[in-house]
Amino acid sequence: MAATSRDVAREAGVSQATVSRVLTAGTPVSEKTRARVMDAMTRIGYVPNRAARTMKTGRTGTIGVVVADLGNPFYPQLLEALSRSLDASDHRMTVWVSDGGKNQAALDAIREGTVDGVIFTTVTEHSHELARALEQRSPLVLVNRTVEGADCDQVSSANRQGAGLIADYLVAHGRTRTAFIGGTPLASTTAQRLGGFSDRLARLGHPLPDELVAHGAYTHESGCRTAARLLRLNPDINALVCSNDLLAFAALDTAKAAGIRVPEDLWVIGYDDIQQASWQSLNLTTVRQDVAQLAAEATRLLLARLDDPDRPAIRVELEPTLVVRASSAFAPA
Amino acid sequence: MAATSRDVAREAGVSQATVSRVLTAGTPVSEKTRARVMDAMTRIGYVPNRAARTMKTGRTGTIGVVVADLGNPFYPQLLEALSRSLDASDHRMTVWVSDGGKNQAALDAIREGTVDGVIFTTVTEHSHELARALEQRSPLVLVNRTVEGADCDQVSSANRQGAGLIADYLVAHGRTRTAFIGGTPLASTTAQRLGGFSDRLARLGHPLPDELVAHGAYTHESGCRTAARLLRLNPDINALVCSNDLLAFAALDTAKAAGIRVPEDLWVIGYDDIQQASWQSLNLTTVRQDVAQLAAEATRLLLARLDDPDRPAIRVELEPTLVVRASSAFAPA
DNA sequence: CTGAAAGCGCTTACAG
DNA sequence: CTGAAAGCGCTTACAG
Repeated sequence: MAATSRDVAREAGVSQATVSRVLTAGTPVSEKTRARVMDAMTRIGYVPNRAARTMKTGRTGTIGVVVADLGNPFYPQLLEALSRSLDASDHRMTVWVSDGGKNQAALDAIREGTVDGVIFTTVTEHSHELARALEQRSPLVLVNRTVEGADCDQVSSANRQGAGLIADYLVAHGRTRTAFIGGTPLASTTAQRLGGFSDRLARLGHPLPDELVAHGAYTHESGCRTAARLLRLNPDINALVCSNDLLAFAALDTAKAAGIRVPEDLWVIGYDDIQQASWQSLNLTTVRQDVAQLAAEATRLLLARLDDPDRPAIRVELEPTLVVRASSAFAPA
Repeated sequence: MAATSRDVAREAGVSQATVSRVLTAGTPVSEKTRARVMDAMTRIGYVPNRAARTMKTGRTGTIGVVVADLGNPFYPQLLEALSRSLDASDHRMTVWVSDGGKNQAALDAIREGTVDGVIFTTVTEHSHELARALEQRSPLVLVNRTVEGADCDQVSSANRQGAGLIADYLVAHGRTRTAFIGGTPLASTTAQRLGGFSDRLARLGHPLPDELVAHGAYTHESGCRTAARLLRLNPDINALVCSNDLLAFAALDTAKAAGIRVPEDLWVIGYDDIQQASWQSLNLTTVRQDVAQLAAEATRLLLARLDDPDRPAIRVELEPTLVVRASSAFAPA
């Protein structure tokens, strides 16, 4: 049905090998031949077959991306950025939406030659699959969530530092009765943001008591429940720090439902600066991550590894910035 | 590096063909042989090579999905649902995030054998590429946005009907000074929702004047500008109907910024019922689409077409429902 | 610069 | 039930 390089060869009056050479940059072909072949190609509408090419070259030109949850708008934004940077380097993107179980599917895809490598956005600590994949030296990079000590390329926001900015900001404005709402502590983002926040608070003389730290799922609903419980048990807290914007929106909703005024009675701070954070109805103070750069670095590192499997693993941390909006007050310190 | 079926054959003491047969369901292999081969496979960690399989079978096991914009949470939800239904039928998903130009990339992928077929979520009218792809009988299905008269499988919400529900609801509660904010009229969703709304209004005796219909981009920012202009030029309108939830959130923001009370002064209605619509801070009356079913139907139709390229094209419309929340008042009529 | 040929790793008639 | 062999459509040494 579809035309092959052999059809083009016949049409152009050259050998099949010459057709192939015309397609491969940097191969010597005379201008006259090249023109004749190109002409024949467009005439019969030839498109080279990927599978055949993959068999010879060992490269699929496709990269896998694993995402846990598209319900948190941060991930669609990251996915879109990854799509852009992969596209810029002429790669296709195969996506797995994980809810946990699909990490293995992505790793299998490397072994069966469906993708050249995988970008994990939502890996958790103690991942068995990850450990096995690293043993097999599968080309992969962790972005956003990272794993301490894992021997692979990793890219993330400098989460401890970003959370430190929040602590500085709150203390500078006397909002020291704080609580923290996180997702699972197995996610490095929550672990590092909580750690950075709590450490900095302690250094500033306002240690964060354990009972003012709560963990839940990364959903609006769970965030609402967690916030409600914290606020009920600790009616005196005046700032709620959340490990991401999605949870912070839930905190805003909960405060509103409880008749707690934001920012007068309570400041709410998120992390990520997703698009919704700047909407008038939400208007969230948060820490911005540069998603485009996160994606660009992840792509760059993975492609570099494909070219050189033996290069040393690199850990990239991007500088976060505090973005002050109406869920808190005053300019940043 | 990676083990091949030949390696397995050597290990198991059988021919390479027998190894292949063990992998192919419904091929006669004796139990004893099968066991020996399976054993050898796990021993050397064999995974069949996809590209080789694709060359022989002509099937990649991968479906392409084209999405225009992950900034509208409806699309991540649809993408997640598609991921689920494709996964259930044992297919991988390659994603193109389009901003317009990537439709062709997805169609090329069919021709070069990277994907077996493509699901378009955001096709617009008068798409040249689509027309050419249909001529070449490329296996594809349109979901969400459709094209009148295109000879391919299509799945969408019954948009005219859904928008009619809104008109009924508004008129039943005396909110008849209405305006409409849409995205591009080249998107069937906007065209059909506007059409269904306006027709039903007219039939109920409250025709919608042209100057109360505005089109813009499908972004929060554009929605804000459009809503602000409409509300400034027509301070007497008491209901704003938007062609999707994203635009409705923008309308809510704009009303809030202008000191217009919702729902006392103005009702705001969206379409899609994305997750955010039920958040307390947004709390949007809207028309629900069943995203999971949208995805399931699209997947079913595409896979059916791959099995039988000559089956007649089908048009599926899913029943929408009105969901009343705090951006309007009273129970539905 | 170009052609003839090998081979990537599978599936699947064709014999037996 | 099993093996030997052809072939899917390319890329790339090897000659010339």
